Amino acid sequence: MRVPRIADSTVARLCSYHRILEELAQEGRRLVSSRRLAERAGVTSAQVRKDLSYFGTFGRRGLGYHVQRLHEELRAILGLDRRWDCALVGAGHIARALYSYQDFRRRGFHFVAIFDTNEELVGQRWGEVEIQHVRRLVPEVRRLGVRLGVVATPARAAQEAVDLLVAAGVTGVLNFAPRKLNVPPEVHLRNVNMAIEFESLAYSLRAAEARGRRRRAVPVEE
Amino acid sequence: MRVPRIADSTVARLCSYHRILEELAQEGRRLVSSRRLAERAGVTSAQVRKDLSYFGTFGRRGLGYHVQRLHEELRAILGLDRRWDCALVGAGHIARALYSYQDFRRRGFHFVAIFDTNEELVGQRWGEVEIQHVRRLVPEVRRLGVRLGVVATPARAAQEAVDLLVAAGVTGVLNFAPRKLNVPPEVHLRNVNMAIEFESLAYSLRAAEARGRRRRAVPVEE
DNA sequence: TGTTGTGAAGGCGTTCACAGCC
DNA sequence: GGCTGTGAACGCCTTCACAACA
Repeated sequence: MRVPRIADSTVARLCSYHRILEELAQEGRRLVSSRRLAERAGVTSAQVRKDLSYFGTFGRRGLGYHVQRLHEELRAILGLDRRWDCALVGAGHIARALYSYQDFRRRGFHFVAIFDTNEELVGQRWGEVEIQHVRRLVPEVRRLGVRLGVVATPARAAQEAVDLLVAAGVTGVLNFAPRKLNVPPEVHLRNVNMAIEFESLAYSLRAAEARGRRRRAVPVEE
Repeated sequence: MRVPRIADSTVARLCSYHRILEELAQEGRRLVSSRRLAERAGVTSAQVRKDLSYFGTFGRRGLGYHVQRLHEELRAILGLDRRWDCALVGAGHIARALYSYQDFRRRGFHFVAIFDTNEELVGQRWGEVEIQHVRRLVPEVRRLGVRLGVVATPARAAQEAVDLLVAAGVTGVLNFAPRKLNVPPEVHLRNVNMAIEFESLAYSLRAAEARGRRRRAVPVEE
């Protein structure tokens, strides 16, 4: 399979195509055009075709794409045709939300270990998983062969958490703490910062207001 | 104040500069160069200067930026110099995580109303806020003058939730449900999809593995 | 006629590099 | 010497537009 280096934005769109194809299959559709797919994803049809073309040719001219086949192709391209075991560090509200999010499990992401430093949480069970003390992280993550770690600790504990994960051999880390983390270059790090989402929206709203005021104050002719 | 149309990525960086300046102020620093700021943010110094230049000239050649002053400038630019009341639709785990995230409150985001359709949740209190039935959404959001809505419902309920928020007069919506939402053009919509973060990371890990295998199979000379 | 696949063109964000100022 | 502010160059992602095919 082709494994090109592609933009983050492209991967994000592929994920949404993958989800839409799942829905289309449930609706009983056999074929879909790039135009239809684009409409549901909120992008242009040329964008859909270009995105797919990085990985091969999946459509048939004049007809479109076979829903089931394209769904499976994308599943394999995105690496969702297998199980991804994850270790969760921090057992607070964000961790709980991630753990409970059914969508993940359906796509192959399983939280198989949870760690915290709070002695009151250690020993509690979330479903089949018992929360363990962070002391146990390295041996447990090694034993389970987990390669994907999720940091959901307070900011001050995040660097230590990721250091332990790396020491235990994970190769990918998703960071939900609002702090820049240092990892060796071979480890893939992705940051998710929900505060930035709120702040970006605040900027847009404030900017729109300011522009509105300005337009009213100095009306444009025409 | 200048209110240019800038890229999303620029706003995200401004948010991180803002946070870093807060830390620098706490550390007691008076001045900071674009190079230092850039290092802590994980970008280039030219990027920092360019980002700031969209809004004015804040530095002094040969010296750098005044930490406290730049912090306040960014605070105003990002619209964080005031209170943002938010309405939360859906009172599940994601909502609970957002509600509990202290960082938001410190930056002026307050959840002043929470809605759900689950009768068992209605009437419960989170801090000072009582969960109300979604039936009460429009009058309550109107009464409180809330302009920022957060959709944290299951996917199937998300469009209805956002329709109610829009009917009640919100001008900005943050959507945590994995579903494309339709809103009128004057309403600002931002989507946050945590599944995409996991899937993007899975792509990177799988791609790195595939490239690794390939490199070992066909070793490069040198 | 309808639709894909893809080089070429376009647009936009980032980086460069240096004049200008401390 | 140190550092900012910024036009110009660069590179990358998106859009265009059309040949190829059903």
